[in-house]
Amino acid sequence: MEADRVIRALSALAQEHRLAAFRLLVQAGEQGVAAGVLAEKLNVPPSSMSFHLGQLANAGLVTQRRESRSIIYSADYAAMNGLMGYLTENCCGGMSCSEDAACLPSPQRKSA
Amino acid sequence: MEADRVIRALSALAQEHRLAAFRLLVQAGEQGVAAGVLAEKLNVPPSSMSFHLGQLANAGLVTQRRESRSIIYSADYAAMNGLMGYLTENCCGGMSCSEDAACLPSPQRKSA
DNA sequence: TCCATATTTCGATATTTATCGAATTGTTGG
DNA sequence: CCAACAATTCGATAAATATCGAAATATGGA
Repeated sequence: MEADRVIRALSALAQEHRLAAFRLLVQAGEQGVAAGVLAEKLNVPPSSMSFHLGQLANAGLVTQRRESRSIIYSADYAAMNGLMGYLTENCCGGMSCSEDAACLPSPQRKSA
Repeated sequence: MEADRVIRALSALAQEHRLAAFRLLVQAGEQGVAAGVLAEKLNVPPSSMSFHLGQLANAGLVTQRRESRSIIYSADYAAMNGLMGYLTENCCGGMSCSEDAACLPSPQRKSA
């Protein structure tokens, strides 16, 4: 992941509502969450929520799909892994934990 | 690490010059780097560099100490670990790699 | 003490970001 | 086709952030 992308990802997460939204999306897994549901849960007006989701999407941290009337957002685990990888490599003294510990690509929380 | 602190840390890193500065500080290790050296390396005027270093310090990501005329900044590995831990726990599906892989607390880059 | 060095603080300005109501676009069911 | 629902785009405004020269503060040496 190149520096420019990393900065966009960090900027995207560096905001109260967006961090909260992304956390919810991570919890929700592949299934995702509709924009309106996020707005309601976070107590943010729809237009504002849309703005924030746009930022997350622009940073590549979430994907969106239409499902009937709703637009469902999902966390992009690969992008998050990319970010974590960059931080680990460049901002953590080069210690890497990416080999055996990656962001789960789906909500299948394993036994542990 | 609580959400408010996390957001300040993310905001601090979400900026070209600050991310670059922090990377240099991580590379430099405990020894640290003087403010002026950072300014020169990053090609940023001293007052601007000072502003950015202030942001990093406010976020708790760097510490500073005076050494003669210079002020030396160092990366705070513990803070970075805290951030990584939060992201891993809350934004990565709960997968944790913090047990055996932490940010190195000093520049002692090991054999590998 | 006086001067040069290293950095920060101040102040003014430009840019970016956040907020949110109103209007618009797309979708479904009747 | 029309009414309702879901979400986004638009537009205007408020707030936070970035930039950087000039002035101020601290340090060390002559």
